[in-house]
Amino acid sequence: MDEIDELLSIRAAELYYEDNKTQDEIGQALRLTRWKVGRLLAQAKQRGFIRIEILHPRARRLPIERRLRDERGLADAIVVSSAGVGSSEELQARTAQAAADYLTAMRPVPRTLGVSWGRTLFEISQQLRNGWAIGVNVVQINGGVSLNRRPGTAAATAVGIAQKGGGSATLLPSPAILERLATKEAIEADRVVAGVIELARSADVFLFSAGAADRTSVHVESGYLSEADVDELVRKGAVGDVVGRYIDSDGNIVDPALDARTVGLTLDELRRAPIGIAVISGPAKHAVADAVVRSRLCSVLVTDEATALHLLDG
Amino acid sequence: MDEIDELLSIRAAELYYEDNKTQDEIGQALRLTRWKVGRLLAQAKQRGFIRIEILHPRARRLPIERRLRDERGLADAIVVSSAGVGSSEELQARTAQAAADYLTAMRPVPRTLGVSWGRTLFEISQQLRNGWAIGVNVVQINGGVSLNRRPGTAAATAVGIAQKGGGSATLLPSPAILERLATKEAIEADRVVAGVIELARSADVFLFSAGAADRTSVHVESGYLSEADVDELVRKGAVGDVVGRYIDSDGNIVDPALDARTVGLTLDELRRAPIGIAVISGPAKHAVADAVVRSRLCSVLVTDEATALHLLDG
DNA sequence: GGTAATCCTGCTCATATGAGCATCCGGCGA
DNA sequence: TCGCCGGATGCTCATATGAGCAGGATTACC
Repeated sequence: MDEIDELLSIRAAELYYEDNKTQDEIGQALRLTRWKVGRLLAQAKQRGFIRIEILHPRARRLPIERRLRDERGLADAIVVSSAGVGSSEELQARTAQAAADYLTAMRPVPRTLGVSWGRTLFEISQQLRNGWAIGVNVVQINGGVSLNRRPGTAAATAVGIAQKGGGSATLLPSPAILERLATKEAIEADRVVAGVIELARSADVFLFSAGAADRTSVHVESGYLSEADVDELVRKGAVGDVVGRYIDSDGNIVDPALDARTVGLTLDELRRAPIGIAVISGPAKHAVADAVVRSRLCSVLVTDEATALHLLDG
Repeated sequence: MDEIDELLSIRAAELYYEDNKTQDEIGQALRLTRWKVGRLLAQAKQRGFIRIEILHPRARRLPIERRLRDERGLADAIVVSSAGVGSSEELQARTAQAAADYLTAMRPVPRTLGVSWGRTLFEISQQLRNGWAIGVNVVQINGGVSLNRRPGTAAATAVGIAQKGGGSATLLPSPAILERLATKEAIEADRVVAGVIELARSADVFLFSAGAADRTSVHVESGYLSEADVDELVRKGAVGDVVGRYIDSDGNIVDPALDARTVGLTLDELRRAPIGIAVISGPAKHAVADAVVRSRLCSVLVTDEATALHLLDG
């Protein structure tokens, strides 16, 4: 394409998209046939001179979703648009909104939903509308009830999701990570805890997020891990955690001893789930998102545009 | 429009613009009739959810051009897009390019073109292509030959425009501003100078830019004015200069004494021109652009998007 | 200079889209 | 309860657009 055609295609695009002229009118104005105008417009599109953006908090990026499904083997992918996003909080909110939308639209409606907890999950629970499901039972899939800085957000998350879905919540009454292996085994042997975990295993849908392996982690904030612990995990190759279990970029457990002291479903149990929905957004979580998808921890991914593009680049 | 329709219009827009589905297919997917889909898309457009941008250095903004013509009474307006612009140099280059394009496309081809000088004019002379006109005579309309920091740019501008247009240039051999009124009158009385000015008056098209009234002005750089002079002009209400003559926001001469010592066409002579093309871009020149348009110093304006919107806001 | 391959152009025809209009539905006053 | 009104809905029909194709121009190569 030479320069003259490039310029013509721009003039045509202006008249077509900004001035709402028909291709025929443009042809008359520029002394071209309408077919030529059509071809110029097609070329302008194809060469990327024309950008069409959908500016809305609920906008998604369907072509990227398709590529994620096809190239990364996901059962489903939801990618929210980053267009016009101001803060990372807004990105987080958009992603949580999209996750809530996805849950609401699920058919068949989930009967038993296993959930983790954290900032993302809490936001999802807030975005869900009353009546999003009819009688869904929510069960926590990992520990972490008491030690939160804002006590009760883990419980509030599960209960909120359940109430708005017209069902009840089953909490896992245990810390996330215990200091001694023996204590962890004792807790898991407890009849109530064992029952909850058993129920969790039977969930037909899991909903969880992932944390980045850095000092801002909720596990540090909650006091389950020290900053030095996290540094050590990173040194061993950790890129983040899923349901409290730290993984490397291939999705393998980084520190088996630590993992053995972590209460809740194991990653393999998560992998065997019929439907596992991971909700992961923000630049800090690119690496862990990649690990989650690569190691098939989820079958459905809800994320933002930048993270999705990162997954497709690799 | 309620929230459900808003969401549907976004989903429809995604399928239509990103996935290239037909409205009918979208209707099947979303369980709507194709007419409903059409209306949803129209609403999404109308409510501004859909933004179509043309990303190209030569892209223009036709709707803004139309408004400038209609609302500000210009014979013609060229507005270059600011989309994806990096530096103010790039904006300047785009505007100069657009001015060169406009000159090249002019019909009838100008026979005698009166030009001022400055950074913008020099850039236009560079952007013009060989053979942009057939035998155009270029004449300088204001003084300023010798005192430039880069000597000869004023001359190079006029000569370059003329040569590429297959014609010759007539330079105005005079400083821009003289220190004494008597000297200025003596120079204008000179046979050669008087002849050039007479020729300039007869030009069928004028091409000029405008300078901001600040210390970065070419008149300060060239030494015709001191920084203190400019400060004083600003104090008197100057917003910028056209062909070396400083005006206030209504287009009136700010300092008649200074103006009397300035060599070249007067503003009233400029206003009487059949076609006067002003090329003005950059945030620093919003005020002077407004003054130029308001006081009808030009009939054609070439500018950038931000400046154009500033003119329309007022 | 001749020939072939390639690209470009402008047609026919099928399809997609938008304008205008009759109809339907839900709310409201009599 | 009835009938009226305003807005939404889905039709008909005219128009706009895109795909495919045959002829013509242009270029590269011999």
